[in-house]
Amino acid sequence: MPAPSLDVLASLAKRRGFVFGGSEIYGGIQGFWDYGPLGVELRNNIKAAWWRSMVRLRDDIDGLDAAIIMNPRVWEASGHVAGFSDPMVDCRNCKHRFRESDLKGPPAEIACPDCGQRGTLTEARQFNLMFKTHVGPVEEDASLAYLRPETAQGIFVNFGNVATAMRRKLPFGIAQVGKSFRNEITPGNFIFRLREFEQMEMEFFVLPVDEDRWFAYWVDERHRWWTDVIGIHPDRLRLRPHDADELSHYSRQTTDIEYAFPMGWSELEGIADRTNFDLTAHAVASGKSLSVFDEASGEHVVPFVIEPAMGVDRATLTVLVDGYDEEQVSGEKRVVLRIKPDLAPVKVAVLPLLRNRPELVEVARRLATDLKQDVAAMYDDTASIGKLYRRQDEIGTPFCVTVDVESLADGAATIRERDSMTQERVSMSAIPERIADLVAGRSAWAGRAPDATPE
RNA sequence: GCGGAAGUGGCUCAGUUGGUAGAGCAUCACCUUGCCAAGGUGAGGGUCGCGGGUUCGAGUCCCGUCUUCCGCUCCA
Repeated sequence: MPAPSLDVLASLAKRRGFVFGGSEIYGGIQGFWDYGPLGVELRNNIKAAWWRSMVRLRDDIDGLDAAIIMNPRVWEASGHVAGFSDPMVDCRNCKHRFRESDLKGPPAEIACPDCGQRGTLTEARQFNLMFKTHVGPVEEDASLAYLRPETAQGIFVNFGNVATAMRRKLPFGIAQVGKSFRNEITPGNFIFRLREFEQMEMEFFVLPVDEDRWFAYWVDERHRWWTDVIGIHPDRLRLRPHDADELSHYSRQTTDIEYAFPMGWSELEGIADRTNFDLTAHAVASGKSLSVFDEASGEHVVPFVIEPAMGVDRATLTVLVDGYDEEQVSGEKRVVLRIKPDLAPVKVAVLPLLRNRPELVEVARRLATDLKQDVAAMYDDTASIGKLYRRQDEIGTPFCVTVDVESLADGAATIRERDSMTQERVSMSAIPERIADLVAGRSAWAGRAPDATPE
């Protein structure tokens, strides 16, 4: 099925408690969104999956959590203050934009370089993408500070600390998950481009001679993560190496992992070869050495950096888009979020087949309470069984457990699987372990269609 | 920031030439049914983005403002 429109997705996200518009009751605020009860679970699961793959399962990467606000000299050294603050001029006629420094005279006096019209250029305006704030009680220049536009710099300035504390030798990496802020000129496409967003970045430090090898490795490794760990359709992913003229100021080579979003192929993650640009810049600006001793060559070298960087919000959007599915079931539309069980906000919902039978309700509630010890579980009895299943389908709950009258006699209940809608009868005492195994992928689903005749 | 379009209950929308708000879905309660969004009865929920103006009277006209969407931007 083709990807759903962002409108359809945003509507579902709001209705079911994944994503709300920021500050809605005051008319909203562009570029900021709030995650609801289900959204925060989904995001946490995505972040946990990344952290597990990048930090826990590896022995060559350490974690870090640096402050959002740093000494402003960090951003001068990194190039963000200069590179993000060029005065820009717009042409009202042809709508092209120019750096004021590229124009041959004052905007009011010259013709537009593109369309040749006079008097169509706007005044030069500052476009610094970094949010400014002040540290301390007095708003004076000396206290000026920035909200970080990327998490990477927190890693670079702590390179020496981590290397020393963890006794690291090259190659090794430092990973971080955290909020970043960019005063984007045009945020939009739901949660695709935000002004406040969360990044998951890892800086992998290597010897200069190993640069290309590790770059290729991480492009391949990150692509594999999206397909194998997150379960994204491989045919909706592609790798796109950057052309030389679109590289960032710090990068020698970059490859994007792109996803076929409803608005077209767009970047999901970028793997950038940042060379030794950042460490060198910080070493020069701070006066502190950020080199390591390479025993093989007997020299001090400034490591090169390979950086896989992705956005949590884009990952969340991707999981929702990629998992969204509609199908016809007995003439009615069924909406299903086919997302991997370990990413689902709710792993299992316990439902009594009859809600006006107190003994069934009691058994079901107790089972839900037991399940909550191990996985995200919930109880619901406010509709007919068919409707309860549909609700869970729409939020991606992989398993439902239905307690029926027979359960009272045989101590078993029915597990119903989201994607196939097939069922499996399991002893209630074994259900928590069975669900945990299914969610973790430790055992396979063995359900069969409910109308299949036993024996 | 520029150009274009739009802002009515949680969602999708209707509201005729200005007379002071409706539908479907969703939600909740009760009855009924009992394994895939059944049915019945009822309920809650909107100062029509916000501010000002014209008018006896504005969701409907005018001005301002905010926000959203589509392009330019760019990259998580």
